[in-house]
Amino acid sequence: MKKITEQLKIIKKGTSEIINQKDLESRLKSSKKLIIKAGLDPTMPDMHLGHTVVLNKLRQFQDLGHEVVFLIGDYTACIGDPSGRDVTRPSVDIKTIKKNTKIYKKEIFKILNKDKTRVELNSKWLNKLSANDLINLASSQTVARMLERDDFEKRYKSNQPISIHEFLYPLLQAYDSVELKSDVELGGTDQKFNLLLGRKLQESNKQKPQICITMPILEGLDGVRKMSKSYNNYISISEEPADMFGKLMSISDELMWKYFDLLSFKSETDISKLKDLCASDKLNPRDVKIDLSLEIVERFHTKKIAIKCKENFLKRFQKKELTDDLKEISVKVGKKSGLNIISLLVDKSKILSSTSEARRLINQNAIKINQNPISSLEYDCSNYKQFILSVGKKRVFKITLK
RNA sequence: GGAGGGGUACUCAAGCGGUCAACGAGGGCAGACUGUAAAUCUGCUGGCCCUGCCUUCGCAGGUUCGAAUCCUGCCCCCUCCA
Repeated sequence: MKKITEQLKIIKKGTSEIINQKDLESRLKSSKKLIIKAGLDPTMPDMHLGHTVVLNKLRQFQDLGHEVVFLIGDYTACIGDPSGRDVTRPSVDIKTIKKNTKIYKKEIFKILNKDKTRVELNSKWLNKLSANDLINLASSQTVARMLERDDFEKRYKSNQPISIHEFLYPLLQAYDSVELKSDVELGGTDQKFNLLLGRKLQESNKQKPQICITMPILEGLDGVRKMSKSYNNYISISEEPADMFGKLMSISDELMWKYFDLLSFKSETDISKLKDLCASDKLNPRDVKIDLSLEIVERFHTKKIAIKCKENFLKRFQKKELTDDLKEISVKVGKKSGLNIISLLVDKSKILSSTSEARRLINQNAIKINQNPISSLEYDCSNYKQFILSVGKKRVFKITLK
């Protein structure tokens, strides 16, 4: 194991808060393997870059030789974490949860070391809690404390509904810590309350209270709200490489720096150097963003693929040329009647979902065949057997008629 | 249990008998420009057999030539009192 100071330096990098650091130091000094807990509710069918902020930190603990427990909140997913929310989460049915759990179990190993990770499902113990146990748990917290939470307070003050079961969520998450006897729990800053409650509950169960480490929340592509599938501002870690690259390139120059801080494995000094160079116009932020995109795409795919993405990106958007990674669609067409452009876009290829949308795009000069804009709603495309169909700048297809 | 307020398109939020497919903002999409799918500017943003027609304003009925707007019942949410 590395020296304590070195360990600390690695652990502290990028964190928002550590409660409390002295305790952490002394536990590291004991040179015991610490139990590091971090959890995720399987509410969505895939993980996104926001989740990897915590996963990256877990990975660092793992590399330092500690025992990492990845907790899948398959039970708590049914309740729905109210953290940072302004509305009650919709409940997720068991079938979906099971499916998602399976996916998560696989996806986390894009970051974590499979051989060194213990995966636990909290249904294992939460399913066994009796009403009595639950009431007991609930008695450890007061309503006033709950309403102190920022998210609940906001909802309460703005007359938004808060269901009782939402109060139970943090208690159950905290109980997980008791069950796992965790030394450290990681989470986003929005998890602070839940993490701290874990300490309380451990103490009342005669355990040493866990150390809570919070990580900053990663903003989504809009640069404003947290990255989340429900805001549709996310980059999934199982995203197609070209899309991943493109989405990363679409973030604003300002947001790019946050992504560097939370996602890049570059050192802090390297990042601030890049920042300075851009600020003094010695470096084009576009090129820096390309480097970031390369790094991230490589992490979830390969270096070769990442470079290909970059080439295609430049070709497509800088030189406005066609790339060779077009999606191919073959369309069956009758001999007699020809093929109307709208029918192709909507019925045959399902690229667009309504005729109205197709008409709009045509009127906006956004539909091109072999690079030539289509201006007529009645355009007949059956003159070529194969052609390139562009829908805006981002969607380009190779169409083959059969 | 009593009194009051409210449910409008992806979201927030106007409208309170006709000019409402519904102001405005955000988001999304597209175009221009560019150093990039940054920034900025402009347009579009329910559906369709598209100069017109059809369906939408919590749900179900009703009044009216005509309703998101009025009435009745139901469902849901919030506040205050108990």
